Amino acid sequence: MNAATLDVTLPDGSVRTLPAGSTGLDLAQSIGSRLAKAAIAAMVNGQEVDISVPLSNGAQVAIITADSDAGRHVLRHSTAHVLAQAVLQHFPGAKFTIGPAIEDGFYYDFELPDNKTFSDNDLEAITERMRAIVKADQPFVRAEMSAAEALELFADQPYKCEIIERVTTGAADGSDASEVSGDGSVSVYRNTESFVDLCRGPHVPSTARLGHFALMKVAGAYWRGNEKGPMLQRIYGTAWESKSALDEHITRLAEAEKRDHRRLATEMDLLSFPSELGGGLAVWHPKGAIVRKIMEDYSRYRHQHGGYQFVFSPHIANAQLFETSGHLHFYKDGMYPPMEMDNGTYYPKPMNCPMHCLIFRDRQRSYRELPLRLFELGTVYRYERAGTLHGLLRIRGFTQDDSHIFCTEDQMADEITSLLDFVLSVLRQFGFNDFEFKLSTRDLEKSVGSDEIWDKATTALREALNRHGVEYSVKEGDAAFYGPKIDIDVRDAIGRKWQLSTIQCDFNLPERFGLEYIGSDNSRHRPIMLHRALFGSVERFFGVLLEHYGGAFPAWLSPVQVRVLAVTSQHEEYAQSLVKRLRAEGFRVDTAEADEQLGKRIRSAKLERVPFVLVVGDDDVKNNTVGVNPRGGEVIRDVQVDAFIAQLHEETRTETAIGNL
RNA sequence: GCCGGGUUAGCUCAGGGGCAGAGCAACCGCCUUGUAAGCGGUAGGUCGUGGGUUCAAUUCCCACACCCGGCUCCA
Repeated sequence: MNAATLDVTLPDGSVRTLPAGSTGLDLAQSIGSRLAKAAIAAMVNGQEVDISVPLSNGAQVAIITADSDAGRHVLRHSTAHVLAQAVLQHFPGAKFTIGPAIEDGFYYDFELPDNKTFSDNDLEAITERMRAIVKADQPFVRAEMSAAEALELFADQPYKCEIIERVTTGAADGSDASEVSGDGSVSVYRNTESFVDLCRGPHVPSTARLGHFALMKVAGAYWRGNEKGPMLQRIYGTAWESKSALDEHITRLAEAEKRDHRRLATEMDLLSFPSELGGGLAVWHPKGAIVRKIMEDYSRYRHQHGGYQFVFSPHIANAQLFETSGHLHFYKDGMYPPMEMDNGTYYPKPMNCPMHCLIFRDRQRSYRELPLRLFELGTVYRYERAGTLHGLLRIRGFTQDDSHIFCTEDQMADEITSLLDFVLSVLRQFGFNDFEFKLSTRDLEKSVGSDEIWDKATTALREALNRHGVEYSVKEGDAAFYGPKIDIDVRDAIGRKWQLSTIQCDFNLPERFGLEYIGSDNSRHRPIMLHRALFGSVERFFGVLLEHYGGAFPAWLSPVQVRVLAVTSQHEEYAQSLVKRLRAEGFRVDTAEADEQLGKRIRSAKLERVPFVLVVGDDDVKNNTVGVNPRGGEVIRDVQVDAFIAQLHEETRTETAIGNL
């Protein structure tokens, strides 16, 4: 190279020589005009920068295009700036705060003058202003400056000043990441004479590169997520690289909406939340209850075969118990209020663990009994704050598939390993195959137990994950005060993540309850307690399943597995005999009388997502056959009844084993 | 708990200071049907609850309950 040129290395390892002073855009141009058109930013030596930044000699450079994750991130962040400019136009005197890109979109938080809030009409007007800004082809012009200069620039924007001050005092953290980089420098991006925003960048070169966006919803949000801080007004939006990508996203949202478990629960007559019952409390209708029962039966079956012992415990307990467990100290806000009785104060239980500790403690325990695995489908009540309730996913009365395992320190690692096996095998049965693991470690601010035990437990959890050879993320300081844990997220059929199972170590309750066992050394030792929920809550898991399958439960779970339809009333008798026969085989079968046309009855069955519709007419009566119309499959005529029954047994085979309990 | 929005027939939703509306579902009748909506009729409502304003409130105002979208929370 010489002074007039520079060399850069591309992601494929090739080196390109460009005139000195060339920018990312020049590079893209030199590679191809299509790339140049798609380029919106550059990755230079691992740092995202504007496409207009001159490249340095020897740099590693990748062009960021709009249709990549990084590219969409940039254009979403840029769209957030456009939103801010539009809002400041629409509400003169508004204060703007932060506006990051998020999954599928962006948001921006504002404090509006006179405590105003956004209305739907405002969203339309703001969208119009945004379109005008996009059309105006405003450049994003970066400038770097000292904190003092920035403070002057944003003198009438207190939230921006607060962020700048946090940079200068080194207090900036992840929540500031979209606005400023962590290195103490301050940069701004100016679109027009009057609109400039604090930002680390990078941004698209001009607002004309944006435009495939939609403002989605308004919401309140606390400044810095602090409940005691001011309530800001947030606008959420989504933005994409093309019209078609935006449309696809909107379609995906509509699809997700159709799977909403609350909608399906009503449509399918599974359960309801009568308001007279109170918030967050559900009643299960027969069709929902049968699915739930099958889930629970399966869970019991697996636990029975997994070395667990079943226990039961009451729904309320004397306050003394929760004094001992510490719940009244640590968890009182989450508990239903007490009932004053003539012999003391009673609380509905928010957890089952104290009860299980009492069972352990009831008599002297030997190391030979460990690990002792207690299991209960235990119904608990938690006073969730009103605004947090959400269908079955956040509810006030629910049933945990709760087990508590008492073991020695030395057994911990093996026990956790086999627990992971157990959990994953059950989740797979329910149709989940995509898992993510999170290890939460000690929060030094609030935790009980010695360094030694925390290390040992955390190592045991880590080891179990390693033995499974699975990837996991570590959430530092995210553990409960009583011990580290593994949380398992599953991905559902349309890619959404749900946190279900959890495996938690507990050093606190054994201490509080004074749990002990006699070791092989004939002296007393304190057991480790493991909390393990697999479904998490039966209700929540049911809700997730419902969304996962979009209501089309696999045959073994379906409330109605087979519907028999007579073509005309002359075939009713045959239909009834089939119903009887299939019921005798253990299947859930019903029929719809021929007082509506066949097409209509089939349609109803399909809408109810019945896995198999059997249509029977003259030919079938004569030949002892059925016409099989499977959900999502092709109709097959003239199937021998015995053959269909065999097929149905096969279809539900692994699961019917639980019928033998 | 906080910020918005909402609650009208079983469901989905329209309406709006003066007799309460549609589609689907339900019920009744006709049709006797071979693989996703046959035809006709009937019934269905304290417009979430309580208070207020008004000659008059389902409609406007206030409170409460419940729901929805977020925030916070989920030991």
